[in-house]
Amino acid sequence: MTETASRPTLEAVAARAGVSRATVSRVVNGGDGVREPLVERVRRAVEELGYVPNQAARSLVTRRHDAVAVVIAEPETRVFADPFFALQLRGISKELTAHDNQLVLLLTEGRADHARVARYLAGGHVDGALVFSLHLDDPLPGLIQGAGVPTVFGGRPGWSDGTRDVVYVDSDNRGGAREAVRHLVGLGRTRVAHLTGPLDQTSAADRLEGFRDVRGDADPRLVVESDFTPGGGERAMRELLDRCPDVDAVFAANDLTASGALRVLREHGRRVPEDVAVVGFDDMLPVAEQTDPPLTTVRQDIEEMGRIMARLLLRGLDRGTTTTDDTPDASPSGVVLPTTLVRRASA
Amino acid sequence: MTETASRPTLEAVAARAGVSRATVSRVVNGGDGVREPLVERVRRAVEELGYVPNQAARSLVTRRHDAVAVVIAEPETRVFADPFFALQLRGISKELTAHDNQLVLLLTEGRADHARVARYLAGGHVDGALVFSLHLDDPLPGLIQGAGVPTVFGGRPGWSDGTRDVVYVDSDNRGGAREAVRHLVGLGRTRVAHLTGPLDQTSAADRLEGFRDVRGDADPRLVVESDFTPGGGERAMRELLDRCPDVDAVFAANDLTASGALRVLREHGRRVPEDVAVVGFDDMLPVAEQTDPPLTTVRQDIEEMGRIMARLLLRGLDRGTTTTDDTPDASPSGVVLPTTLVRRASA
DNA sequence: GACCCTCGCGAGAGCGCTCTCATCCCCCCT
DNA sequence: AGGGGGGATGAGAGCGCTCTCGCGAGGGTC
Repeated sequence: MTETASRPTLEAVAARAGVSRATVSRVVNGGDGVREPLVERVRRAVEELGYVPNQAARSLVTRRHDAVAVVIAEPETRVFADPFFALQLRGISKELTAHDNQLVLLLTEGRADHARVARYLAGGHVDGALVFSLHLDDPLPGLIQGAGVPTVFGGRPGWSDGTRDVVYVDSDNRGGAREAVRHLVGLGRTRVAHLTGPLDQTSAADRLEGFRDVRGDADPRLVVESDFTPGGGERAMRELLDRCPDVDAVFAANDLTASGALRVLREHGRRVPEDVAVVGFDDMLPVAEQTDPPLTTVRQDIEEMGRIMARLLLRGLDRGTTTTDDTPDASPSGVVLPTTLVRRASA
Repeated sequence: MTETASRPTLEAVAARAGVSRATVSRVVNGGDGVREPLVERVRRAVEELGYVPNQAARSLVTRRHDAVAVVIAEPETRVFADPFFALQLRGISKELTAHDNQLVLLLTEGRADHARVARYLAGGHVDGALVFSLHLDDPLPGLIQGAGVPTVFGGRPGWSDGTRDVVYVDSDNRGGAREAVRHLVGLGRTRVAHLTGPLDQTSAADRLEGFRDVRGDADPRLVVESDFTPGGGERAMRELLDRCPDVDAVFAANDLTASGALRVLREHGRRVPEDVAVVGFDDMLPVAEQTDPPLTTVRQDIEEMGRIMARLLLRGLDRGTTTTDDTPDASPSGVVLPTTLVRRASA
């Protein structure tokens, strides 16, 4: 029998403690400007009554919600096939929790949902938004900026017309890719190929850039477009082997692609890493450690990324109210997190 | 420059449409009992002003939030290494969205967070909760029931003292396990082993039960306890090979465990499925399809599970207010979803 | 010792909405 | 044609909280 009896209100606590509502409110919100004995008395009353503030009533007047929306645009199932978002969410959750904020999760499924999300954000239900938009042509970021809600993006938004400041957090995809390719080169490999991700995603585009930074002069046939999936990796690897049978190193845009490539390599009797060295990207644990041989890859600290996104948003919330914070010394609009090369057996 | 100008209120819409607040409210909430021309006029005013109801004000009086908490207790990192929750969340999100409910995500990290979650739920910030508790000794479910919030559990809660009705949704772990083992037996295998999951989780315990249903009389050495991880699978498989070198079939409690077992089998020169047939559980795509050979496994529809959980909760919310709904014809307290065997190459 | 300033506390107004009532109008029934 | 009923609309209270003010008490200064 769960009590339908209504929860105690501020009023009730005030009555019990023999003080005014205002004083209880002060104590509940930090207790500044209230003398110790009173604070104590109120605390006890709160305790005894099991009082919990009514967030709706509070929000109504403060216009604060202590809630942040996390928007994950998920055009593809792939997104959910890897633990990327889960880790990111964990980081976000930790940071939010530490600052007493709630996490409202908004998953979008196609265009129809965009309007819904935009309306929700515009409705002022949350204090800010953390948005993951992976595609260059995604209209969502624009809509969200239009909603006038402080926002931090996860991953560099492809869309950047320069007219607005965009705050984002991203891994150093380009630098990581460079490191991966340099490692391959350092191994003495001369025919280094790259299996890209879908190039309409900034992460994939940036990794390709990194590859080009080191091997800009490479045979263009050594770059094969793929799609971040194992199946795509297989296809791309087949094509690569077909085009350039003499390839001796492969930098795959992510671990899943690498796993597909590995399979095809084995199938073709190429030894890894002896004949062909392979490096992945992400360090997706269940994949990278399970491949045969275990994958050398570029690790990014995904959880930390989430944490920093949340931190940035919360910090922005504290000072300004809008995204376009125009203090000249405003925090950098893009935070890029370092990556590290994890050496296993494949390269 | 995002407008700090306050959003239009009901009052403003009423003024513009030349009607009373009450009428606008009626229109906004469905328009019943308002004549067509008026409805039209109000709709237009809403449109022109870009009015969005203030949820806080609304909740304050209705005591409804149109929000549901999803609580994921995450004692282990493992939980996040597989896409299980992501899929579940997706299903939940879809259903919630379809009913205009928001999803508040509560991730817990250890005991300290339990109190936080309990307080939050007790605080009446959400209308109900969807809870994933995986461990037998988890105190969270109890706390949550204490909070007096309508709740649906994901997975059969180990804890069940029988004093309360518990609504939960689960896969047919036991039946799926039976099917897997029968498949192995049907292949003519006689020395069928089981690598269990952590037995303090009901899913693992249920799968073991399923195994026993078919092979209750099996040599006890054929059951090796493991932990749902690839590493654990390797260890368990080694031990199994050590104990029973003549084993000719393995039912692993999940795909990750199977992948570890597969590796050890290969290492020991056993051919799969010729020498040893292997079946997993979960049909975790990035894993099950990537193993060598591809894994025969038991699939559960995880997304559907999430959807059903949400549906159950929402339905309960509509009629009663408490968990302990005492209508005699109440919906079943446990919904068990079917599983299907997916045949690939490993068995 | 009188003055002023400060600090602690209480009173009261309202945040934007819903919902109950009372009112009013129109239509139907006799 | 008059009365009654019912449905459509408006008025107003109040949900639980915060926050501004004002008042009173205490301490410092000369």
